[in-house]
Amino acid sequence: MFEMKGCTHGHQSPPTTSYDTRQRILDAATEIFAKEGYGKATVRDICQRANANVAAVNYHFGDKEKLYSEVLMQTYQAMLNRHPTSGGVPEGASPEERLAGFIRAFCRRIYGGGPESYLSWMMAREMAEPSPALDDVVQKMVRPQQQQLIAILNALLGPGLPEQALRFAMGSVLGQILFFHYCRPVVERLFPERKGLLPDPDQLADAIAAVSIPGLKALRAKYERAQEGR
Amino acid sequence: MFEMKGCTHGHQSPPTTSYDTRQRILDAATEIFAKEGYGKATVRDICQRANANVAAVNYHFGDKEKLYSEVLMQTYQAMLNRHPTSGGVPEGASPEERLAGFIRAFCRRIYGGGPESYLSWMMAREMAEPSPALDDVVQKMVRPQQQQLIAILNALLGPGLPEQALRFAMGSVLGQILFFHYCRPVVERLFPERKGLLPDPDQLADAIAAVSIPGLKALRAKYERAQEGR
DNA sequence: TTTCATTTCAAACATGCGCTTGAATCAATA
DNA sequence: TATTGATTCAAGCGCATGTTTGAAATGAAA
Repeated sequence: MFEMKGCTHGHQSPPTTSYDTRQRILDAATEIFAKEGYGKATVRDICQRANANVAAVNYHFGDKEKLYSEVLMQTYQAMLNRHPTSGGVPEGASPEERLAGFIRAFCRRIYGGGPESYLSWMMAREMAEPSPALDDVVQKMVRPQQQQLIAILNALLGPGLPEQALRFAMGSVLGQILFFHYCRPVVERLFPERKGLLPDPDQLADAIAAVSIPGLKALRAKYERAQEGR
Repeated sequence: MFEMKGCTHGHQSPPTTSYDTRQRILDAATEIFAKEGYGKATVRDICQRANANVAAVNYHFGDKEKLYSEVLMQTYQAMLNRHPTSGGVPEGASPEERLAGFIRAFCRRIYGGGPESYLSWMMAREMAEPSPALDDVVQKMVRPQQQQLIAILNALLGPGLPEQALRFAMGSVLGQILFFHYCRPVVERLFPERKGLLPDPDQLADAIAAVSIPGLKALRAKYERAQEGR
């Protein structure tokens, strides 16, 4: 019987030969999981692309699902490192500027194209078919971003808003950002002349900010009116 | 060898015994495809729930994929019959009222709950993993709605807007509507105390209209300023 | 060189899947 | 009743998949 310790052998040698195989499998799996989805991706395909034996996945990761979890977490972490949530806007900037920065950073992550968007594809599939790995991803990766957005919205709208209004405001911003990504199959079929073209991240971000900032202020006014009218 | 004519036999008798089986399979398949997705749904499960033999799917529909196509088209048609796109707002109403009606009808379709939302689940899966049936659904079902929304936005924003701005405006409205549905797995994990609860359709629709109408007018102003500044 | 734990490998195992088959059943017609 | 075409059925075929297995290869330590 095998002992699946894999990476944490008692000796040293972090980048041993086995590590190479492990990393090759991770890289191949990232691409294939993103393009095919968890269900359609086969460990045979992954191992072939990684120049590894079929048994390598089970030896190094236990099973296909644990491999997927590691791919998802690692891809999310890599993306956060590359695109910090703030969008480069300093802490002390106005709420409007910070919201615009948040939107721009998010749009660049998603609509930047290339292998950097593997994470977006995987997350889109998680929405249709959540995997056991999603709990961890949300708690460790998504929640900090969401809290940052909530903080910005609180600053922009004033702290008196009911929780439900804050959730709606959050959904308003995120929904606008994600639409062209999550609904891409429909958008491509509605505008076939633009097939394969992604919206320009910065132009889209500007448009969303231009709608959201006046729009959210109007939303606050609506809630304040409802408060007074009671 | 069998001749798979199924429903269109040369004689009369629309609701013969065979039709019962066919319809039972359609109903069972609708539920299972919506809940499990095309890939995880098995024809064995479907036939068991329909009290039919495994071979019945192939006999009546040819194969699993043709069954799915029929389920998807039929479910979409049923939903459109039940929730007309206009939201009950008359043709001659103001663009603002028509937009609010469109948003409200859409939200009710999606967040109404119950088996009526089977379509939304299936469409969400189509976004992650488009099936061959999606082309037809978009052309026959989605496009008319999209053109209606575009017409409303044209009336609201004036006809001079560049195409890209119109697409962004369309995405802004639809993205806000769809967010809590398409990102439900993440939203549920971010707000576990609200797990299983859907946003109230009318409250959400009001909030989206309250953001979108002032927001979109601001977007137009931005494009007009860009036009002049050139 | 010998030893020994780690890693790789070809082969196959076990399972679940969509689909097919040919006979049995059913219902309408002559 | 006898005939005929449509439908149902139990059984199983063929295939792809995740996983296991036991042996072979590898490479550092003794």
